[in-house]
Amino acid sequence: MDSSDDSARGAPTEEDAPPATFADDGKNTIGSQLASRLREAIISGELEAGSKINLDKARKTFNVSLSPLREGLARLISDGLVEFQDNRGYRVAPISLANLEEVTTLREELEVFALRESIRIGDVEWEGNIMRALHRLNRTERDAARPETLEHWEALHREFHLTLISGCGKPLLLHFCNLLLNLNDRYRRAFLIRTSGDRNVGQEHSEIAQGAVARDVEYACEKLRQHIHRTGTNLRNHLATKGVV
Amino acid sequence: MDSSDDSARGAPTEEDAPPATFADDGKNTIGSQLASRLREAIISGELEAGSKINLDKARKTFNVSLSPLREGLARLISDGLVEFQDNRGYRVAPISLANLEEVTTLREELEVFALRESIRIGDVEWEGNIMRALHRLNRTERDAARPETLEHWEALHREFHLTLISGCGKPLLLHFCNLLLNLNDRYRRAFLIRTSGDRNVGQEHSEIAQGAVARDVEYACEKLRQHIHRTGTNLRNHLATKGVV
DNA sequence: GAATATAAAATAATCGATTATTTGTCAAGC
DNA sequence: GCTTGACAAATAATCGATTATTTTATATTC
Repeated sequence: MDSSDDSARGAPTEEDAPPATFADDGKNTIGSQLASRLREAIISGELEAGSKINLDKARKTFNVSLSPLREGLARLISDGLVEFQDNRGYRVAPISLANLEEVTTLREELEVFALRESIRIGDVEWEGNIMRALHRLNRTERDAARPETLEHWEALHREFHLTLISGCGKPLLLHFCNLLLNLNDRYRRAFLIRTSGDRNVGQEHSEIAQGAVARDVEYACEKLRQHIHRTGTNLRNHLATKGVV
Repeated sequence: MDSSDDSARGAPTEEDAPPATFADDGKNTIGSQLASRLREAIISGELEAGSKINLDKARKTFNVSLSPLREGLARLISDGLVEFQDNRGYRVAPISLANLEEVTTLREELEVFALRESIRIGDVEWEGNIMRALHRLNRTERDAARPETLEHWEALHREFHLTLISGCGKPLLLHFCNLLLNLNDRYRRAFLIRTSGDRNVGQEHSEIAQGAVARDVEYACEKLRQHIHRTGTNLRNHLATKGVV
């Protein structure tokens, strides 16, 4: 697991100013920076799913040499966002109904399990981090008319889900969940302009968070499972509408 | 996921001769070959767990340039066998009691789930592959006095477990299981010269396989879970004996 | 006219050399 | 004696050029 930019860490969020002194873990090398930029480009859909990544063009686009470009792409393979074949190069991981369903199913298994473990062994700081992430998420407006609010909301949403499971003490499990969340977020951004009318997503998040902090394992886990499942169903309908197979 | 050498494919085994014509998927580039060699070196313990990988020395050892070396190492990161930090280079993934326990726990969750899915949707060919893998495994001698038999047995053992879950139709899940098996096998090779006396591992494998082929979900899954759990316990004792924390 | 072979272009992989960063060593200051 | 800072060595990251492979275009054969 590449520890330099997994973004699967527990609490810290993207807006905390660095504590003045040593704060620059990762993000240093060109390869790292490229990985970040490409990751965002893929999740946001700027780089189309399934499309080939031409090394020469990418090299020119980003004004870098081949080495760091391959380096960055290699990390995105670990993140599940890029696929690779010998002598055929890289391509953006494709999307499909089958893939969405696998991602949803595995999230139901793994994220719920990670929440279970977090509730079992998470400490008070973990609880606090959840309350903070929840508050920030619920206080943030999500306006379909203004894309920048969507993007911001998605970042906080992702942060919330990662924080929920950040107390589980299982690095591999967190890596898997992070990867699944990467793939999931891409479907969200591409197909979820608005959530289904019969849902109150804010309340769903609140229920999960409260159950977690109250250490009510079954309640919290069931709420999270339903939350993931509903989003999966919702997304599936959108994909079907747009003719994705 | 790097599709070039995941070895998480269903049936094919390492001894099938190539069908004369086009059979060379993957393994072509120097980077790929290096990944294979390094993978084996790490799982076998030839490269010590937690040790730093010096790029210059490795470059000389393998007589290659930096590019393919980094390429190969990058793949092993995806495999969970190597860790990386910006500007600090690569190191072999460390072993620990905590890691072994996480690997075991996650195998119990994921491998069992994958078996459940395989039983649900696996086809007749999947069944046949299991019977073949089981037969080859049970017919193979495992003699502690002759290391090459150990190595061969381990390869077939791994193949058996992968075949069991190869029918699940979930590439991401298979990737996760493959990664966990990588990590697990390293503990096996390092600490399991012989299995615990009160176990009949051959019978355990047979029971799992028979349950799977008979589509008895609960029986097969429970047997597999116990099998994984016992091996975990067994390994844990060996680690503790050798003072691994 | 379809299939196959050949040549040319595009693209990916690798190399050797250079630059940047980190680590280790030793001296100076407190 | 311990910390701090400057320097040197070791190591990692990057670059630009070269080589190998795949893809595309074109010609040839049946």
